[in-house]
Amino acid sequence: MFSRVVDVDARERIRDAAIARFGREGFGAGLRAIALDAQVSAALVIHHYGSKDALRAACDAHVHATIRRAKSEAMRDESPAQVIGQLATIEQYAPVFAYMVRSLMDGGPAAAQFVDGLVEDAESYLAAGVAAGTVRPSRDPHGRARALVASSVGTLLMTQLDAAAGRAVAPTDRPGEAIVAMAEATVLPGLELYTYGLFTDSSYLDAYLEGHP
Amino acid sequence: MFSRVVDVDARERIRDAAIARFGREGFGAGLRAIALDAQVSAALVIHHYGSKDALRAACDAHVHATIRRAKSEAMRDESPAQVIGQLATIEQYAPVFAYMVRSLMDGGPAAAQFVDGLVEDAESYLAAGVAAGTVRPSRDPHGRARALVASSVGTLLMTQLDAAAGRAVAPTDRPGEAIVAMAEATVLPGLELYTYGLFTDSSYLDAYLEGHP
DNA sequence: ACGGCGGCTGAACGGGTGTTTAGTCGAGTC
DNA sequence: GACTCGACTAAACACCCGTTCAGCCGCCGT
Repeated sequence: MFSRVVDVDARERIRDAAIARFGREGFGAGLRAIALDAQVSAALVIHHYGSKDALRAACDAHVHATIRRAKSEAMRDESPAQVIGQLATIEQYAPVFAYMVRSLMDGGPAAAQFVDGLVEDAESYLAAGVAAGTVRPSRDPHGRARALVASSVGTLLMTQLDAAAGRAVAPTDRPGEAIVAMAEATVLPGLELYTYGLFTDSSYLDAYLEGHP
Repeated sequence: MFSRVVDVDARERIRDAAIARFGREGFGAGLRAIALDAQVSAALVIHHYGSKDALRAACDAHVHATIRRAKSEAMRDESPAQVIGQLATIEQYAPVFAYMVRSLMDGGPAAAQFVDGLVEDAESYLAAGVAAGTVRPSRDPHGRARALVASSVGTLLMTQLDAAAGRAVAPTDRPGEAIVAMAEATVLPGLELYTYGLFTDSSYLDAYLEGHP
């Protein structure tokens, strides 16, 4: 069945339109708007996916799979340090990225699973760094990985807030630009912190360790 | 009926009910539910506030004022290091706290203004620390303050995500518990990072400074 | 004692939502 | 050619939303 000119399955068109709309407007976006984007009736969305929730689940799954694929590709041939340079290429993943940010902001279980993946990755990178002698060991490697991911997540959210206040481009709008702007503002303080720490001596840490044997 | 037992102005009751509902369910919560909580008709909500958006603005303002008051009180008589112990008292601010988290997740301008305040505070604390010799100076004090606030914001959001995945108590549910649990899991990695940094040498930072004169 | 007024309400309005229903169309099967 | 089946749709449905309307009722100034 070769039907119309460029007719990828309407199912996929619907899913992609949903991902784009959800990413741009959040999960309150209406089915009819999504259907319009996909040049399809609202009823067909239900016909294919059963319900809006199920549609969202399908979007979650597809986004998750896309990210996993992109991540394993990126891991194959790049050192983590220069991945930043590669980030401009992310523009092609714009909708997926925006969707992920919305998902984070929404606070659903899908987002929890996503950050779990990030933490896992960070933990293994850090472990590799420790083994190579470039990263200090930690008493709580998992907690440290979580802290670093929290930094990134928080930076992302704060950039989104800046965008709401008209001070920056929104990650959900133009992910590529937002990411590089974010990086520019974040890298120097981050590197400072990560190489020298914040305090001039270890008295705070010592005091804490005193109380938690 | 000559006014009910404890009849604070219905206006306030409506505002407080709205703050609680918004905090628990997000800003999608319906006017009728809020009105029910305040033992009042939905029409009265509009009568007093004009519109749902205006009601939310009133909530924003009240929460903002409450936080400012609490913050200036906390600043008066506590050293920032032991404020953590004081945090259990926060239980009384539970609804305000939950509202703030929702506001953050919602991504509105009110939240942007709120984190601006946090960054400002952090920056002045850090400056004081630098002056006192306990905190290292930075090439970008504002950026560093933002990075630290981003850490906190990210940690908050990640705790909310854990709650959605059933692994923790939600900051929007029982703020007191959530905060101490968060602190327990976060303090050690944070202190490690802040006293020793992450890297064993300054090569990453040096490389960056090389390229950004 | 009375008029007005503001807090307050139940009911309705208009619009948007996700979903259901009944049905059309086109292609593949016997 | 008759039949089936799945993609697809327009219209309707039931519901929830924020908001409006008309009017009730107790308080207050006069």
